[in-house]
Amino acid sequence: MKFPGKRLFLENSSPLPLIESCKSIKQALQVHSQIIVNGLHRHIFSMSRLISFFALSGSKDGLNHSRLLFSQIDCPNLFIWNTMIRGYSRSDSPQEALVLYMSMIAEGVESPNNFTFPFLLNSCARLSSLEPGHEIHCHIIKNGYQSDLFIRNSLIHLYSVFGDLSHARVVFDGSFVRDLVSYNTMISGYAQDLPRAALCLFREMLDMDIQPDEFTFVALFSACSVLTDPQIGKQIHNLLYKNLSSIDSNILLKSAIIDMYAKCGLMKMAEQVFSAIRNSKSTAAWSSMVLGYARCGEIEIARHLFNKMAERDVVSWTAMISGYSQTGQYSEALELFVEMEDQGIKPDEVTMVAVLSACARLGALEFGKRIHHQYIENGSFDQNIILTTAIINMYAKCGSIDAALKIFHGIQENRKTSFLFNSIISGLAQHGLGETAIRFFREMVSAGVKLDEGSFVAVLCACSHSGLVEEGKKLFESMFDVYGIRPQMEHYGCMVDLLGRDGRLEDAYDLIQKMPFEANSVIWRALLGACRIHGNVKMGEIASQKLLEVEPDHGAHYVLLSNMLANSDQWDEAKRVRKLMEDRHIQKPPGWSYIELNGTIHQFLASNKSHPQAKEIELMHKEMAVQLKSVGYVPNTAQVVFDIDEEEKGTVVSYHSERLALAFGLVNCSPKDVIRIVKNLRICGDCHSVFKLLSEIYEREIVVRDTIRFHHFKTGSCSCLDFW
DNA sequence: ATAGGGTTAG
Repeated sequence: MKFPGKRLFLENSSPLPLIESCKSIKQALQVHSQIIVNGLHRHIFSMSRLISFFALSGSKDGLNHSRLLFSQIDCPNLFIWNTMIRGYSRSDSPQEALVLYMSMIAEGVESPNNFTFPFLLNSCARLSSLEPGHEIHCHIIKNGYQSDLFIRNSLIHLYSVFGDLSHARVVFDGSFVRDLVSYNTMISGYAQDLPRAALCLFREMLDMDIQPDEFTFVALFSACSVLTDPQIGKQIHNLLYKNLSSIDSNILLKSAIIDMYAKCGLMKMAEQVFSAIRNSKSTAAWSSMVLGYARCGEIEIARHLFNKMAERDVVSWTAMISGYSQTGQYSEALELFVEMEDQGIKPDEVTMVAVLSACARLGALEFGKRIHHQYIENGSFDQNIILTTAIINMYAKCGSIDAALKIFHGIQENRKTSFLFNSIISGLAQHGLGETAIRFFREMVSAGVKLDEGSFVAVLCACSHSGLVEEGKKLFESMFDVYGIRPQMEHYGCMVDLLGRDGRLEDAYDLIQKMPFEANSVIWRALLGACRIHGNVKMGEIASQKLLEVEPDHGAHYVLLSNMLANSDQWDEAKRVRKLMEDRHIQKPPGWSYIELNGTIHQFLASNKSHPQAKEIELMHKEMAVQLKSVGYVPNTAQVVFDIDEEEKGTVVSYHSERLALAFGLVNCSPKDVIRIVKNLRICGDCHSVFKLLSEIYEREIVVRDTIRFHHFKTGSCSCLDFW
């Protein structure tokens, strides 16, 4: 390509206007060569113009080229140093800005000025540690620039980025002059973590007669999104209308409003704003709509919008994936993630969190492991405690508590959050490792990590799964007395479970009576479970009746009640309950089990033989029966209440979904592999005995996750020690 | 030549 302005390079003429009019790096390179040809490369002013162009071009090549030119200058002036620092502050390697700054000081020719520090602080704000930022702050004071408004505003930004809002506020409050930018920066800093403080500061800003602009409103809507308070959101929206003459209502602002309404679940309002911009391809606004609809349960509308998007970025894909994940459609979430990978879109931390959460809920260990190894272990992600928590949660919920613990122990003490502790404690609880769970709980307390409702749910669960009655009672009492956390329904549920399993049914019932709220189905189900274990039919019937009142549409409750009656030989009553169920057209919820093989999830429904490998599975199933018979096993059909003969009952039990999944696992997994099964209901008593026997017969380790906990079957026994 | 913005999350 010929550059049009060649004739400008006459003797004594300056190439400056040309550099300014360059539209591309390529053109600028041509100008550069012309400068050299004309001997102007010793001309410091031309060179500094050229360096600026390349350094601020926004491209990596441009920046590298400017560095090359920079290194050829003997004694760069402050403007050139500043320009280089500014270039790196926006690049992929902001730490390079600090390196340059240090060498500038080391050379001792130039000292930093009021322009240097905002660029440097911008670089610091993009590093992974606040430490360099602190050092630069010291330099600012040493050089006497602490009252410069631009520098103060950059400092507020720096501290907010690292979540140190109190420090940001100290800088804000210590400024003699505060302008619109000071307020906007501070309000944006507050928006995500302290939304109420953001609104307060906005009020203060109005009192000080500082007119808000579109940036202010974007931050305010972001705060309202966090608050999910539609009242306040609407108020701010009205205020925006009043100020509209002075405010540029751009697409970013509209996106923030859409996001606010979507987060508040007001999809009609969101739709109104969205209709004005739906033809533009604002991916943020579309993504907010997608997530908004998904969260309202309108997953099909969400998917429809997602499909119609002109362009999808990571955020859009993540919105749809977490939409599936948050509405319980975990397989769909993973499927969409694979599609995203196929399209060559790189997931980010947030995508990983959504995908790992779906893996955890499904018990998809292989899938979760792949994500961990492929993206996170050799990955480019920052050390992010939310992501680490998601990984630990995935391993724990998928039955690999050892892997979870190993990662947990590798985390620095000061990075351990409540979420992290709660997650590992509930993982330990699910595995029946009550003592260890309590140890972690104590560690959490002594480390000064804040306890919350979730911490107590986790630790009380751990007590109940391990039969630690006295510890559980003490912890429950200390909850409010020591930690000031008022027990909620979930905590009472744990206690009912804890007392009930221990056979203290009267105590459990008393606790339900004394609770400050009406018991929900979870509580009655816990009591009923305990009644079944301890054979207390009378209280069991009370619990069942209550269950039918609270949730009359839930088939499982009818089954539980009729089981209970049948077990105490009240066959007529049992039949009556069955009849009631039929009359109300209530279906028994289907039992299913998952097993993962090579990253694919295979689902088995009870008595369903439609799997592609049905023949092999059936053969293995027969073989299992023969083996069981040879060790003298007799089916326990206590939990089958159908009015059928004994032999048939045995057949029904033997086709439970977990058995089919196990047969599939024995056919397909290599002998050293652990067979991992996830069930949507509690494992039945007979299957539990059978799995113990088969773990010995086939010398296999089998892990079953049911709705309550994990069962590790090995050499003829189960980790739950039959306490479940 | 300098400062501030929206979307995803356990």
